[in-house]
Amino acid sequence: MGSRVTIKDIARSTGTSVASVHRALHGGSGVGEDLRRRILEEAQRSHYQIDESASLLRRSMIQITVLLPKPEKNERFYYGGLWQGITREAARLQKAKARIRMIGTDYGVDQFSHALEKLYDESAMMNEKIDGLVTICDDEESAAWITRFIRRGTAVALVDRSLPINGITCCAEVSVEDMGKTAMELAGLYSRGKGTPKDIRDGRRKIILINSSRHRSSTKVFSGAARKRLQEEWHADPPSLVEYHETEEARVRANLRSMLQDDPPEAVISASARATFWVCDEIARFYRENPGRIRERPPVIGTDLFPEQEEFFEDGTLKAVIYQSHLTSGEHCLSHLFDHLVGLDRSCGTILHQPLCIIMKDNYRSFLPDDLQKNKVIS
Amino acid sequence: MGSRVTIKDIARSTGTSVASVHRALHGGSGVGEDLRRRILEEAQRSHYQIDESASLLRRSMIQITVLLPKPEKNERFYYGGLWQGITREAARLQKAKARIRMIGTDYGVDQFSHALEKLYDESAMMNEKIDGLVTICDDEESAAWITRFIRRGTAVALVDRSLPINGITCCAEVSVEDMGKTAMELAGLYSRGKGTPKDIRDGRRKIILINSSRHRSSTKVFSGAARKRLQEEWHADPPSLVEYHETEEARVRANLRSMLQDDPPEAVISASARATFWVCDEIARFYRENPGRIRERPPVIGTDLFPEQEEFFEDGTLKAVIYQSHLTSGEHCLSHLFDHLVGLDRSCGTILHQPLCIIMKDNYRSFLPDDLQKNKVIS
DNA sequence: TTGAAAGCGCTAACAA
DNA sequence: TTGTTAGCGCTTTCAA
Repeated sequence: MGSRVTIKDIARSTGTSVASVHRALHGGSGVGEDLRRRILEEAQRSHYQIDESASLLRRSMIQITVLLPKPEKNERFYYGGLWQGITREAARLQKAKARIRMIGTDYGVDQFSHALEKLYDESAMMNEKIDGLVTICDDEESAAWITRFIRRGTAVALVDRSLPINGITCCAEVSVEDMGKTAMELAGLYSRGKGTPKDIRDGRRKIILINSSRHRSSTKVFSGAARKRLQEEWHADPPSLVEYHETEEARVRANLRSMLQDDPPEAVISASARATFWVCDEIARFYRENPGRIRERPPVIGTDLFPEQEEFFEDGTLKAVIYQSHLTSGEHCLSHLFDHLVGLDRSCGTILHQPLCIIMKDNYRSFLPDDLQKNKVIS
Repeated sequence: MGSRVTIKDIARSTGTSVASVHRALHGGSGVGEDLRRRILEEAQRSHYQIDESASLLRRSMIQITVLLPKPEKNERFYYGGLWQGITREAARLQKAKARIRMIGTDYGVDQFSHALEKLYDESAMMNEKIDGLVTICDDEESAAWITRFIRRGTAVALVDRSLPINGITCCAEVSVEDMGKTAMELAGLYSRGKGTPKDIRDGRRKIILINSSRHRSSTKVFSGAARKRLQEEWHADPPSLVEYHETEEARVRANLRSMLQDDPPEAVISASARATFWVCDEIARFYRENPGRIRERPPVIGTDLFPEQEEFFEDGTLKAVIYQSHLTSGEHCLSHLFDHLVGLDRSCGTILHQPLCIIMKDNYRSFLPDDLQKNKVIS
């Protein structure tokens, strides 16, 4: 085995020069159509594989921009972890002659297209090339801007389940349907354990689902799956599922508080990271203020993973979270995008399936990216 | 930023040649003590970092051997996934001038030291150098052979929680204590949901724990954690925990069957991959043969992830498994070992903490390494 | 013990 | 459109 095929070999056997082989292998501009075909055929035939280290050695820096909401305020729950994963991978890629520019924008998810527009215009004006872009896309306007980037030759990776866009390099994804099913399964487990027979026949069997805003496609999928699971599994006398859409914080909190006061639900499911925080915080507070009613406390099933959850796991407010691995999503996207830019494979539309994790009190810590936790050195 | 420090720079500023710098940086044989010190100081001072791609380009192939039990018979449940993860990473490393030799030995975990002995003797006889070794270590004899490998200059990575060995490069690990706690939490959830008030006050509240063989240190940790959790959480009237040690298949099955017949337990926890299969298979069979008694069926909480589980998740026998990410353990070990061999950092004893996952019916698929599942291409 | 020099396979600049 | 050539930073061989 030993020696692999090099561009030199291909140049020799097609009777041309290494430069032409190189050009044919990369995009192909500047080579005759005929020669190019012959070279590509020979490369295929001889199982040519690029030697990435050699390529790296001489190549100019690859410019990758990461554009995501700043992990602050309401965006901190979800984007905090995402940024962490990306930061970790970025550190690795620094060594590989990549320049990763990380831009945390003040535009939230809802006006994100403005951030894309701004980046597009700026880089056009400064005449700087962006080889790769890691970002999110949750609405049509953003999709339009991303398409512009792609047309201009930028490879794009999306870190989130999102709109399908033509020519995207890769995107990370988990099954939202499985998230909905799993959330309901957990709600069932924790609530059935609690209810006394009296409560159960009391008419106030009600499960609350706090979902994301109505216009996201994933919102409907989550609630449909949860609803279906509820009917399938709760054979007799299923509780009713009451759905709210996360609007603003104050309303979610006020709603919840009045329910706890008058008509405590059997369980609360939150389908978004921020609402998970609001719900836990509100419930924890309510039963601190009304310790006598603690036996009514509904179990909370949340979404995503963020540091503030630890407290709620500890005091028993939060029972489980459905975690879509956003920490590794960012890592995988960046890494895949880089490999794509470096390698010869220019395939598009790769879906990076992320595992769907269930996190409870006792395995919470093992998911933290904390340096105290990871890669500790013994002896 | 731009240009980094190279060995050339160091050679210039210490007034010597690149060759000496190289020698000083790697082990240092063949350089005068004085010169070596000056070079290392200068490297430190100027924050020299090796350029791995340049290093790779010229270097001879790195030889890494993976030695693990063949994923067959009883070993297939655990080692099947491990091999898969390693195979995946190996494919990636092929491109980076590594030769990964994968040896599936017929020696099982219990006589694994013989496999190590054989490898050691063979490679000594053939006079071939093994730069890195990925393997397991669960007993003193194996530890002794591994120490010999290390002394001979082989870097060793262990894919499993195991005995502490001096000079090991890295090992993958999850918290067995958290595994035990989580298993009991799940057993509680699924059994409390099932029991009618009558059953609950019936005296036959019993949870079965089928653990690994007694001499493994992790065995004790798992059962201790489970027991503690049982007492803490089951405030009133906790069921008793009956522990069996997985010996051979036939006995586990026979024991279980007679229990199902005479005195069905409230839940069954299995702490090993193979026992999980035996238990599920036996329980599924029993209630196929005795469909009338299905309401007595105890929920099973298993360990690890393997393809045969799908069936048991579907038919409701298996409720949840505690999964120690052995798929990524192998990947991470191999990858870390390679980086270690390639880079200049020769730190030892890195623990690669793996997340502890809870897998249920609805997120089972998202953990499968299946090509149908991972990196699917759209459009 | 030290140094000089020839590449590793590829990229990019330049020349034809 | 095509070919020639000079390195990238490092490892390795050979000679001093």
